[in-house]
Amino acid sequence: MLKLNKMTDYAVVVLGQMARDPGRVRTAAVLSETTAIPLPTVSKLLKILAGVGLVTSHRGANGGYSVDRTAEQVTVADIVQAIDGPIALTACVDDSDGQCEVSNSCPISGNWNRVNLAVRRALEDVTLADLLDPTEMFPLQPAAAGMRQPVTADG
Amino acid sequence: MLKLNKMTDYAVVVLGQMARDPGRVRTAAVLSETTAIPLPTVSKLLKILAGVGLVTSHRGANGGYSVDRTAEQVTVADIVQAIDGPIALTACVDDSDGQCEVSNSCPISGNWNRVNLAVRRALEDVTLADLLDPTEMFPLQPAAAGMRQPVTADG
DNA sequence: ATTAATTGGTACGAATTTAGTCCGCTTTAT
DNA sequence: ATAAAGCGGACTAAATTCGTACCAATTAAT
Repeated sequence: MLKLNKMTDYAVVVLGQMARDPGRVRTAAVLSETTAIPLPTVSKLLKILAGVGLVTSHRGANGGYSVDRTAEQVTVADIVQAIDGPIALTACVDDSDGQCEVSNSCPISGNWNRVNLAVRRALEDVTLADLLDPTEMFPLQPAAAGMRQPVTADG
Repeated sequence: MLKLNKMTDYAVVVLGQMARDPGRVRTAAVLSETTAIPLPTVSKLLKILAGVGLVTSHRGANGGYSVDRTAEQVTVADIVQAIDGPIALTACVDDSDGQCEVSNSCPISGNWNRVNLAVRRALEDVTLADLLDPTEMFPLQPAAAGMRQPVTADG
């Protein structure tokens, strides 16, 4: 459910890598090697991240990307919104009439915002630093150490 | 981002409809008419919801579906998990090795659970009743009344 | 000024996921 | 027995996303 894009995960990895020394300018190629993510994908990602200001781009020779913020200042919500668009779980989007066709039996409408807001708050509460810091690990379940795949069919 | 399936939204509509009088048995066909959602889709939905126990199925003639819980007792997390699977934003799923290929540069691993947990808590905090209750409406933005589509290209 | 390095933007194909439908089987009331 | 309804699975088609490639714009070094 609600599973976020692979791209968003990549973005976290790349940003996490960059956040290790803020201010340093690295090319997309270098970051690709460091993270083992294909160069075109890293390149695409960084373009987007630069577009929303999460990283700063430096064009031309000796150019590259650098981060302006520390890992504490970047929330998961920032990253998700950058890659995946605005936080909106809504599905009341039917065609384009402005009114969904089940609106007469659907007294929900605006209240989805309640959900949206709750999720956004949750994501804003977790920073990139939280994801990177191993000491932040807290006991979720005893078997948490080995569970990496959440829902794959392969299992 | 994180946009949930149309199916999940449908499920909310159907469950919301059913929760108006708990215990009443309705056929999928009736619910299809009431909600204006295509019968096969409603049917599929109810199968899933019955599978996880959110509704009770009654087979045979005069059969149908009924809800056992009140709207207050059903959380958005319940519905989302029923339709969309477990709440896991993780994307560290690469192939099936158990270790993603960027694991050496990815100190994140288990900490995604932090995000997962935060989101799940957020969704558990909102009940179906909250979505149905118009008095629950709270002033998000002045223009909130007219905003139904969050992110469609059509706009 | 020229050249090389690097980002920026767009467009495209493939793969994956999701939505929605259909059909045959099982169960139950009449 | 018959009809009504859910059950289960498979299947198709559509939408979305992933990843790649290409070319234009820009800047630093020479």
